Amino acid sequence: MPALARAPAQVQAAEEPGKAEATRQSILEAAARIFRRDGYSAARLTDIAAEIGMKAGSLYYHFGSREALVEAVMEVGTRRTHQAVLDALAALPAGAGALARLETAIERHLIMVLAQEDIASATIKLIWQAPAPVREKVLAEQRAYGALWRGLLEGARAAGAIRPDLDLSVTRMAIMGALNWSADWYRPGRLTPEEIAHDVAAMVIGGLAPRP
Amino acid sequence: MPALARAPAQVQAAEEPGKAEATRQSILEAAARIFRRDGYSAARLTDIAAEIGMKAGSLYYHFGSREALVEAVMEVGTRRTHQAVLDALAALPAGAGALARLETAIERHLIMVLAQEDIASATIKLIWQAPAPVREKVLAEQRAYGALWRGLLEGARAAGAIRPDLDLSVTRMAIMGALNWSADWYRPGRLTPEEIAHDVAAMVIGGLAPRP
DNA sequence: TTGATTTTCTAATCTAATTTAGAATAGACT
DNA sequence: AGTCTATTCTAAATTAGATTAGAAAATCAA
Repeated sequence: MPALARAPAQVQAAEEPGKAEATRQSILEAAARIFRRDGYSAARLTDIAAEIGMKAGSLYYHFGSREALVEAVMEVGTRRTHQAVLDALAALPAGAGALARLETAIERHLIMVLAQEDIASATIKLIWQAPAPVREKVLAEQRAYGALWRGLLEGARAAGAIRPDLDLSVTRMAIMGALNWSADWYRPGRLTPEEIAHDVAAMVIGGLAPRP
Repeated sequence: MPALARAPAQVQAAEEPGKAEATRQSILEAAARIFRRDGYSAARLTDIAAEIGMKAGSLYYHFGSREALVEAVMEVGTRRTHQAVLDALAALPAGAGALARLETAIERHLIMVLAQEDIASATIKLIWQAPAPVREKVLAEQRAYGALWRGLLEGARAAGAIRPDLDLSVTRMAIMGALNWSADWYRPGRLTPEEIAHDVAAMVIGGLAPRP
């Protein structure tokens, strides 16, 4: 009786701490790993299931479809990244300046994408690869996160910490690009995520040219 | 006798100005348009063919497979972008400084991605979506373009125009991210590609913070 | 242990697209 | 006109993978 048996999984997550919920979690992690590695089209349900010793068909007990799975991954990724940046900002001393806040957000976001957080990284990578309906939903969820960044930039400008000649939307997208593109090119190696994050933040805020 | 008839198309392009070559060209343009709009997995050969009033099967007279088509698109896109930036640099006055050269490259690259150049834009968008073998080939072709950028940055650093504390590889990737991510988010609207290009270049070189 | 329930597996089926084979069409040349 | 060649079309074959139904296995409660 799949129709009924499947019901619990469709119910709002984070319900009972039963086995189903744990499996659901590990499927999400596995899916993120495979999606991150292979991209949307090349990632097969068979691979994702195999990653945790399951068969493709079994995934359907927990998720209604491949699309539902990728959507769930991206929803979690969006939420976690947003939350991580919020936490980092909250941890700042009360009197932290606008640029310090911006710097913190840049570094934290980048570390989410670069470090072992497959879900955050996969989410970034998938945004423009996922089918349109999924993308729309995720982008809608990301609006709040975008608003956070807009606030940071506007705050900095109000404090006179940003040159007045730059368009803030363009600036925001350029920053996001510098951060998110790394989900594609980055491979662990010479530099740590922290070092990279620091350099990118320094470049965004201070520019390439040395200050006189 | 498809095997023989197909031969001319497989021969090095830019041969005879016959009809085949012209059709091949328009297929490339159409493919770029559809790939840019729908992404790699959602773009169907049927759509691409329909774009120029053809049937999917007919594409096989000109390209050996879907993969060969996307690869051809990306190869042209890579070459055109590289060439456009080279031209822009060549047009600079002989004594142009390292930062001016960098600024020019940034603006020209960005305009290629934002403006009506579907092939350049599609190429950027497809790099991380295309199947691994295609991606490898294209990335290999892009090495020369990457070297151009490395040269620009090293030149700027040697001239003392870049802060010595930044890692140049990280810097280069961050710049590429700021530029290339725009292939995904940009929609024609409020600002022209030129205005956007100018702001991004200003931000990269001068930073967000005002100069004292 | 037994029975009920949840979870996973097996073994098709379905689907949607690429790909192919051969027929049709259109031009060019004689 | 008639032939040859290049190009496109039609219609079917192939494929790869998602999806589904029902059988098995595992888990849990009594």
